[in-house]
Amino acid sequence: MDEISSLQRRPDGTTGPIRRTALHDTLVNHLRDMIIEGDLEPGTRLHEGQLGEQLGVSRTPLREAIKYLASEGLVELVPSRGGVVKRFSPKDVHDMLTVLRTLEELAGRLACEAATDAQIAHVRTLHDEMIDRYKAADRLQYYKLNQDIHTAIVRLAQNSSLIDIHAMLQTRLKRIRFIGHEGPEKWAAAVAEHEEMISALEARDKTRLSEVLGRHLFNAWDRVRDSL
Amino acid sequence: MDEISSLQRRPDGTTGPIRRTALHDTLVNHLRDMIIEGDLEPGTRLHEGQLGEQLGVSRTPLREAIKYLASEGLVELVPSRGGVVKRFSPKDVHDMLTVLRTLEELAGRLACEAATDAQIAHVRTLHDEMIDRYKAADRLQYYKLNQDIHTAIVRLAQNSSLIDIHAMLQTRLKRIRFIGHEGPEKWAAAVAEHEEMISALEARDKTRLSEVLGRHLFNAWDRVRDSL
DNA sequence: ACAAAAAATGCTGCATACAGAATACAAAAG
DNA sequence: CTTTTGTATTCTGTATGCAGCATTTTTTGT
Repeated sequence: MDEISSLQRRPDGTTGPIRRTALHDTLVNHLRDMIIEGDLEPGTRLHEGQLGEQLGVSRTPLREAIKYLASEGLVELVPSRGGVVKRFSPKDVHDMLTVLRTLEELAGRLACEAATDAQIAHVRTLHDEMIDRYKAADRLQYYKLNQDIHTAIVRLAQNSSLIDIHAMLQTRLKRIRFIGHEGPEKWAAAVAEHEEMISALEARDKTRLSEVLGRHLFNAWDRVRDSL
Repeated sequence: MDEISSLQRRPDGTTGPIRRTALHDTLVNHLRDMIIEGDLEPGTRLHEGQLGEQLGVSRTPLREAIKYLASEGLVELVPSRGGVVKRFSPKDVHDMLTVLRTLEELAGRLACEAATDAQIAHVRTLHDEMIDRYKAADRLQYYKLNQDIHTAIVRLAQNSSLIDIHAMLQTRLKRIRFIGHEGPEKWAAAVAEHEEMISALEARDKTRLSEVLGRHLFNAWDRVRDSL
C-alpha cells in the first residue's frame, strides 16, 4: 500500500479540489525519496508495470519521471531494460565529495561578500537549532538541519548555477549520508567545524569560511568511508 | 524535412540492421543539438504534436526526451504548457562561468597529478590541431577543438563527478559560445592562454595550470558578454 | 463600437493498446 | 548429467485515444 494518495485519484467523475502539480513531477519527488531512503536499493530495476501499479499510476508519467531522474544521475538507463537505481562506488562518493568541497569553498567566498546581515542571522538560527538536536542526540533532525545549513550558505552566494549543481550533488550524496552513522567523537568534531563555519560567516571572513568548509568536507570522507 | 533519418525508419517490414539505441535517447541528442545550434531559440515552446510530426516520431518518446532535457537544464517545464527552451540571462551565464572556472581550476590541479604522459601528449595533439584551425580562421572547428581540449583536461582529473558536471555546464554554455564571435585581438589572447595551459600541463605545474585555467575562464566572460 | 461572456479550438497530461526484445524455462540432444 | 535450442512469458518501447485546461475567437448586450 504505497499509493500516491495525496493527489491524483479520481476514478469517478468528481471534480475534486484542483490539482496543479503534474503527476510526473510528483513521481519524480516520490521516487527520489524512495531511492534516498533506501526503499529502492542500488541495482534495483524499476519495473514499470509493477511499480506503476504499486503507486497507482500508469506507465506513461512513470516513465517520464524515470527519464528525469536518469538525467539527474540517480537512475541509470539500460537499453531495452529500463531504469536501474544507480550504484555508487566508494570512489564515486569520494569524487562527489571532492567536487562538493570545491563548490562549497567557492560558495563560502561568495557568501561573505553577497549575504545580508539578516540572511546570516537566519543561518545562525538554523545552526543553533541544529546544536539543540545534537544535544538531544536526534540524528535525523540533526542531519536534516545540517544539510539545510549547507544549502543556506550556498544560497547566500546568489549564484543560480552553483545552487543548482550543489543541490544535485547533495541529493546524490543524501542516500549515503542518510545511512552513515559515525561515532560520537567524529560527530562532535563535525559539530565543532560547524561552529567555526558560523563564526567565520558572521565575521564575513571569506578565507576562513572557505577553509573551514573545505576541511569539513575533506573530513566528511572519513565519516562516511566506513559505511561503504 | 528534418526527419531522424539515420535510424528507426522502417515503414515496410524489412528487418534492417538492428537498432540498439532507443528513440527517446536519439531524440535527446537531436533536440539538444537543435537547441545549441539555435534551431530552437530560447522561449520557443516545444509543441509535441507539431515537433513530433516534423521529426517523424510519436509524442511519447518525444515527451520523455523533453523531460530528460528539462532535468539537464536546457528546457523549462511549465505546468499545463509543456516544455519551453530555457532562456539564460547574462547573470545566469556569468554564474555558470564562475562555477565552470572553479571546476576547471580543480581539474587542472588533479590532472597534473593523475595524468599519464601519453594522455598529456594527446591533449598536445588536440592543441596543435586547434592552432592550425586558428591560423586557418576556421572558427567552427576551432571552437570544437577548444571545447575538446577543456573536456580532455577535465577527463585527466579522473573524477567521474567532475566530468559529469563539467559536461553539463559545457552543454548549457555551448549555445552561448556557439553564437559568440569575438574580435581578432580577444581571439588571439584566448589562443595565447591555451598555449600557456598546455605548457603548464606538460610541466605538471598544477599551480600554474590552475591559475591559467582560472584566468582563461575569467576572461571568457569578457569574450561573450557582448553577445548577450 | 466596445466590453464582457461564452463557445470553440488546440494542446497538454494521462491511460491504454500493441509490437518487439529479453529472459526464463523446458525439452531434447549430446 | 550437461548443454543447447525452442518456446512462452514478461517487460520495455512506441503509438494512439481521450479528457481537461488554456487561450483565442466569436457573439451578445449595452
